[in-house]
Amino acid sequence: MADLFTAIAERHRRDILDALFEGEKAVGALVTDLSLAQPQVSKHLRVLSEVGLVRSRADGRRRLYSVDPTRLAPFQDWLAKYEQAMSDRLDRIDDYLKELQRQGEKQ
Amino acid sequence: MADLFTAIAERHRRDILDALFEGEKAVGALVTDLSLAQPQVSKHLRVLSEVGLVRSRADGRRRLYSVDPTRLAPFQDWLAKYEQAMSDRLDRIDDYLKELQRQGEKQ
DNA sequence: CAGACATATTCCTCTAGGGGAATATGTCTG
DNA sequence: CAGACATATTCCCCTAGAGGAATATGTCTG
Repeated sequence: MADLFTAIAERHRRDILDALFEGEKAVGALVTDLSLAQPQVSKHLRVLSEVGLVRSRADGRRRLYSVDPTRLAPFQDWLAKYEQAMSDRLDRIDDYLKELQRQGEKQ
Repeated sequence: MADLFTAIAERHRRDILDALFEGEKAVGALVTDLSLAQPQVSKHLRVLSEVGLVRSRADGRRRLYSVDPTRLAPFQDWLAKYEQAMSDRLDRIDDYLKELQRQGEKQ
């Protein structure tokens, strides 16, 4: 249901990803680290796992969650498209500045 | 109000950015290109401009919109943290595939 | 097996925000 | 200035989804 973009649109979910980036963590650890209610953490983890950004494994009565950063690839791809445009634009600005400099030197 | 991440969470808004990526366009052009209703296009453009992803200039009775790719920097910053981990993991997968290949060659 | 503990799920409420239709604002042409 | 055109805004409806409270599920320890 949720896609990658809406999954990372939520502040709390990005916080969870950031927290998990430090390493595998249990739900309870996230609850205390981020001072969120346990059900909401579980719900956010569900959304994140639906888009594959997060994976879990059982450890006794706990569940350890970890980030799968490779699932950010679509986002990275999306961004890459614009990065090209950005560098092109900066290049043109650079060219323009050089041209101005050349003009200045002539006088 | 809206932040960058929620701004791009909307499919239509990403479509608009993609369309503007080809170059400066008037609202009407977006309306026909994306076959969306004019008011919705204007509303989405408003959100995009509120977060600075898009800029407009007047041209007679039209308004020409363009993408400001420099405003994508926060995305790059956010992603940068995960990119290292992403490439590390891809490297490991690569190593694994090479290892498999080596195993295969032995036989 | 009876609890205690860890997590997931459900139910409810409430608000943000997307879409449609109508209208307002602004700008051009005769 | 009267219209036509281009865009922005408003109003209304409706749904998605976030949070809280309660509860269900699953797992450990005695």
